[in-house]
Formats: sequence, structure tokens, C-alpha cells
Amino acid sequence: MESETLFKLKKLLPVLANRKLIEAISDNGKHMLLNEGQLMMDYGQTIRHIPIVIDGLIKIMSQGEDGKDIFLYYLSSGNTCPSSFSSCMSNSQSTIKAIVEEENTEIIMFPSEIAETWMTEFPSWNNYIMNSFQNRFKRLLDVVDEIAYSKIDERLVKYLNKKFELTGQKYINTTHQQIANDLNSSREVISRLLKKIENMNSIKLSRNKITILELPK
Amino acid sequence: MESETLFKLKKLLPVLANRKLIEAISDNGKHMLLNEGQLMMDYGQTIRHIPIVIDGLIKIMSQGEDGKDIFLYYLSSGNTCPSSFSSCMSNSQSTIKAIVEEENTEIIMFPSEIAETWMTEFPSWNNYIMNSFQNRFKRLLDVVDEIAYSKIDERLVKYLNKKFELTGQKYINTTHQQIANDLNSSREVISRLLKKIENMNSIKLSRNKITILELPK
DNA sequence: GGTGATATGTGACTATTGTCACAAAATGAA
DNA sequence: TTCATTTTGTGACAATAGTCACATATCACC
Repeated sequence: MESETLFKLKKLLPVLANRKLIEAISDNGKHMLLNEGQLMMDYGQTIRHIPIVIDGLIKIMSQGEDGKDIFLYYLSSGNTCPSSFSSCMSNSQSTIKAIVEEENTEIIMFPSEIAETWMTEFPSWNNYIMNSFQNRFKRLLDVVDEIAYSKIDERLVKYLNKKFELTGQKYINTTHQQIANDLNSSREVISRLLKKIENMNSIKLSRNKITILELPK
Repeated sequence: MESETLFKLKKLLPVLANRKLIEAISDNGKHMLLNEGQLMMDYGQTIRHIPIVIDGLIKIMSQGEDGKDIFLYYLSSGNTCPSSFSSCMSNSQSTIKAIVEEENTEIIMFPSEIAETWMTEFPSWNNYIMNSFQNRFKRLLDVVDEIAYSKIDERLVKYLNKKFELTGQKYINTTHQQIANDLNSSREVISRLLKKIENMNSIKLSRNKITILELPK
């Protein structure tokens, strides 16, 4: 692995700063640059690699009964996907789907057998993974909470804010239909609500694009 | 720990059958008998012990924004609570609440620091824990799916079936209000739907009790 | 057996969201 | 420019679930 990537990783995850672990990462990690829209993982796929996101954004979805995707969360820089990890370790198949959301998303991939041995070899790695579990578990609970209690308008505002926050951009390139899919709603409903938010001067709508003006509460 | 408990555990989780691990379990595990309704863990509590359920049923809930409980899943025999585990390891507080659902529920408790060292010491323990993560993760995805897509009537049928299956009983002792809480619905709606299911001759309703006649698909 | 507390039954109404139908705008390719 | 495609806007209506009001039933306890 190039030293530049390693440098980024160290900066991103100082918690992993153990000489031998960093060496192991450098020896076994494979640096990859991904294109927007690329399918990284699909339902039922067997997983043999664990990713750590260095830069960019990856969208994680679960499959609903009727085959529709349920948006779960984004993996941003510094994050790994604990679901992949446990899937590997228990030799089961992926229950999630991962799609690259930002152009030139950078990740490091590790062969799962090796990452597994690190669990018993490097306490700091073990900690990092367990922490990831904790975070994702929490996030899933938030998803459940949101879906169970929040009305769509609130969920939409949260969705937009999260997206603005994660990308750091002042605009989002997406269609109303796409948002409706992510929130398990219908396009018409989302269009109407977006229009309502626009009328409050919080956002500006254009084709394939939502620009933020001021954060709606 | 008494040999009887150890015997049960070995029978329940043959996957842990490593001499030294069993010894460690025997030395550090504390056997406990819990009463129905007992609060095992609450939101925000600091966790210092990891439980394994030997017999009985424990109900796991998450806290919604408005303070209401969201029912997540049951822990039945052979299961541990991965959420506790990762909470311990990342030194964070409990995001869940655990209530004993069956009288005389038997569990073994381990000090978390010790259970943590087992992660690097015993691959079989590591595997057991990772498997638990995988299972709970999957279950949470199911919860999301159910809430996102299923209509209440379907969710109610699933809920009843799950409960009958887990307890092995032909009846459930609960109120309509309790079910409504678990499904984030309202008592009236649940009462109506139960009545409908009763009219299909699948269940029989009485005060504080639902008896199963034939499984509604 | 009377009484109060708890649990259940049910009609009528409301709110929220989803669906259908179709119009209008934006975009891009020929 | 013109035309087809995609995206967005919007009214009307339907379906589902939640709320309110109140009747009835069941049980524990004196």
C-alpha cells in the first residue's frame, strides 16, 4: 500500500496506531478508488473482504420483504462495515447491499481471514471493530425509532440534513423519486413536502438538485 | 458455578466446548434466577456484566424519541446480548432496556472485563460473540423491514406467532394495551384486529389471555 | 353480592399517507 | 428547433391507522 494512503488512515484512525498493526494493514490492505453508483456488495453475496472507508460515502441498504431496498445509513470516512465483518466470521451471506454514493470514494480492503486473526492479535483492532458494532447498532436503533415514530416530514428534514452534513456540500444531486425510495414513501408525497420546505425558504428546488439555503431547524 | 448449570450451558452451546474456556466460564460466571417483570438493564445504565440466557425469556427494547419503548426482540436460551457486549467494550452506556419476560428465567453473568479478554484468548468465544452480533443485526433489519413495510395486522400475527413459538405455550398472558405498546399502535386498533383474528377461529380471547387454536398462517 | 379497578368492544370521526390521473417543466439528442 | 424522455407539480380520492367517547365485561376484594 502506498505511504500516502497509510498516512491518511493513520490520521483518520489514530486509535489504530500500533506499529505492528499498521505494518499488517500496510502489507494486507488493498487501496481502491470507486466510482459513484458502483455496487460494492449485494444481498446474498459471500463476503471475503472487509472495507474501511478513507474518503467518500457509501450507502448501505437492507432488503424488504417485497424486494424493495430499505435505506439504513451511510458509511463515511473512518468507518468500516461491521455487518460485513460478522457475516465473514459467521460464514454467512450478506444481508445488506452497499452502493458507492460519491465519485472517487476511497477505501482499503482487507481479506477477512486476516482481519479476523487481528481480532485476537491486536486489542486496538478488536476495539475498533467493537466500537463500529456499537455505532452501527445505535444507528439501526435510530432508524427503527425514526420509522416507528416520526412522520414523513420530519424524516425528510432529517434525511436532508444528514446528507448535507455528510457530504459537506450545499446541494444534493438526486431526484424526488430517489428520496422517496430511501424513505419508503411515494414520489408525490416527497415532491409536495419538498415544495413546502422550499416555501419556507430553507431549500431551493431544481431538476435533479436540491440546494440548501438555511438549515430547517 | 454449580455443575448442573454448567451442564445445561454445555448442552445449549456445544460450540463453546473448549476445556479451558469452560473452566473460565465456571470460575467467573454467576448463575442467577430472575423473576418475571424484573428490570435487568435500563437506558443509560453502565454495563459491567454480559449475560447468557440459559432458560426463559428476556425482552429487549429501545427508547423512542418521545420516551416510549420500542420492542426489538426477545433473548431466549442460548443467546447473549451483543449490545451489552459492545457497550462494555466501547465503555458507552446502554442504549437498550431489558425486562425479564418469564418467571424463573435463568442466566449466567460474566464480568465484562473478563469476557473481553476471552475475545482474544478463545477463538470459539470470539466466534460465539460474532455470531450473536450477526443474528441480532439480522433481527434488527427484520424489525426495520416489518415496521417499514408491513401493515399492523400482519405485524400482529407475526408478533403472536413469535411469542407462541418462543414460549412453547398455547396461550399468552398479556393485555391488548401491552401488545399495542410493543407494536407502537393503539389499544383500540389491536382490540379490533384481535377480534377479527378470533372470528377466523385462530385464537380465543379472554381477559389477560390469548389462547391459540390454530396458527394463523 | 356489591363495588371499584382494570380490560375489552365498538361506532364515529380525524389525520396522515398513498394512489391515480394528468399537466407542465426541464433536459438532451437528433 | 423539435421531439421524446425524464422529472416535477398538483388536485381528487382511497386506504390505513389513530383518537375520542362511551358501553360492557371481568375480576379481585371486602
